[in-house]
Amino acid sequence: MFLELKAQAISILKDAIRKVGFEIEDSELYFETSSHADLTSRAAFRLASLYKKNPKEIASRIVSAIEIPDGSYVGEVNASGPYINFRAGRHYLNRTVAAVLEEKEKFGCGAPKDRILLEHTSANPNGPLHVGHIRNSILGDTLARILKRAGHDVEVQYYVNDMGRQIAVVSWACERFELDLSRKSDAAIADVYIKANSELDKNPEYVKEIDALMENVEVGDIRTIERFDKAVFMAIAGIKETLLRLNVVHDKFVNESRFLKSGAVHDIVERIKATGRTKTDKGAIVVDLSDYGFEKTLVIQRSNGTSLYTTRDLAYHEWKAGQADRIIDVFGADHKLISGQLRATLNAIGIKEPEVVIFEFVSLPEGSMSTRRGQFISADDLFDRVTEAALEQVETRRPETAYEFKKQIAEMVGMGAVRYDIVRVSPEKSTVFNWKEALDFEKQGAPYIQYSHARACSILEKAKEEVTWNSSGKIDSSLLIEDSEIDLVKKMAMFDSIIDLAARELKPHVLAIYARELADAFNQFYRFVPVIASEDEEVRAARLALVECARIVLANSLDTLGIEAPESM
RNA sequence: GGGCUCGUGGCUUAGCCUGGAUAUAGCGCUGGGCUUCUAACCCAGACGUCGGGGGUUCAAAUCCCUUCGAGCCCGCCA
Repeated sequence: MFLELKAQAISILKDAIRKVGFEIEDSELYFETSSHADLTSRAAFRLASLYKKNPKEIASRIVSAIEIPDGSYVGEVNASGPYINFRAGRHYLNRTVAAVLEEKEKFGCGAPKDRILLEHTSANPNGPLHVGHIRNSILGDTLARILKRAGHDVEVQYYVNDMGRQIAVVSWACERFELDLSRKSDAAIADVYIKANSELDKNPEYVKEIDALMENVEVGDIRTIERFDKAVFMAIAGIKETLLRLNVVHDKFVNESRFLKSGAVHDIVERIKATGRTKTDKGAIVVDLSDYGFEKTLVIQRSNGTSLYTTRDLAYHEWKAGQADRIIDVFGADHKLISGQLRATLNAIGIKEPEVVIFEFVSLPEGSMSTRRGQFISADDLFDRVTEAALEQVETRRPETAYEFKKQIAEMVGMGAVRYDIVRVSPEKSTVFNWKEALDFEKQGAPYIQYSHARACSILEKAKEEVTWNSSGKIDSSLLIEDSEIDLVKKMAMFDSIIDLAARELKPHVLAIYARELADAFNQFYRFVPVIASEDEEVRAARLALVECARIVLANSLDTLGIEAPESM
């Protein structure tokens, strides 16, 4: 809705500027949202420097030339100093309410767009997901949901490292130490992986055994491959369980090894060689990317002839490039350099490059997390404690409800809090994990938004019982005239532009902030405007429709954030 | 040592790319509000050298330079 309001404002402003004899590019209209109006233009500043005149004067001249066509979403335009302020009118508000009621869960969806292949999480199968990994999962999954709602055809993939050095260590560890099968499978893998690493540190001669395993896999030794697969399967099974609980969905899990088996890795090495930018360095093949600004060469084949993660990743990206219009990868900050080199190499051989979304690290007060050293907080551990804390809250707030209900709400609230807490901060900020903050539900986070949704549901439920109300009957939304009603409608109308912005800039946190502001607007309306107790039947119907709208947009926002929307809590 | 990212009230954080109207919000703090649709709520208040210094500009949290602090990277690991 807001996008249409803006389009109309642009057209009205351009006409007026032309009429007073100025010329300006569309990109110089300088539209922005501000607290002074629904939409503001700073075009007068630009015209002032172009025509050497006073911006205030220009603004007032333009405003006096403004003509608002009948039926426009723009209600009024005025100048405030050099600013040209646009206020949305009744048509806009009425149309927004009607659109939400018509489109329901589809409200805010964009027109069909191109196909995107998005990769996220892709953690090594050497243990359970930890709180650092889930920043990747939550960012990636929310991004996928936003892109889908924006209209893109999105496929999400998890790239499984099933043959690297770390997996060789895992496989070696599984032979050497006994797996504790009473534990979750990924946790059992981590246990032996950690033991193996300390063993390897103590006795470096074991490294030869790891090298041998990797060479066996590279040449296709069945027995070694089976051993790798078994370990990878156990870790991935556990990881999938964790992701399921987080409400994170992947369409495909793609194994690295398939690109070796298919010959794609060999082929891509040949193609890179053909560019003439490779040379041999102590028996290894390296790529010179200095013209792309990389001082260090990139190794794509070890001196013993085996491939590296990077080589297989190049083949993977070639494969992905053939299946979609855009490729998006969500990677941790440690991949900044390597992803730059990957893009440069792909570019050098004429393959579509991925767009890389980087997020900074989540560390512990005692330092950065490491599966290898056993220094991490597992996602499962966080989920258990957070839902446990949520259960305590439900028990004190809703003591009369059944245990099953409490459990269910605690899961929704706890997991929602985890997702919201992570997605609300921009990815370029590094953070330190803190139990006290992670378990705090008092702040305005997911539960606040979920609570608003439950409140809306509760009003609608009560309306069905207590008053005659036909939810599909005609309503007159012109009766919504209170400030808090108008603010709420305007906030709902912003949803499409927020989705558009978040999708265009690949920034999920703007949606998180929006959802909180929407809940805010609803709570203020709830506080100041009686719905069921409205004396006038027409007004009550209009307000009930507004509550239904708020419920829908809150639910859509939560859904796009991957957070459950409880009807009661 | 070199590269990238971050630095905004006591804590967490938006805005920075694309410079403009009193710098966003939450937690915490102070005070107020449940005989009315769920108080996981609402209202009011205090708290700011936008890390420091220079520069560009009519105008800088935003752009440029410099400096300090934190994180990440600089493997024939992933």
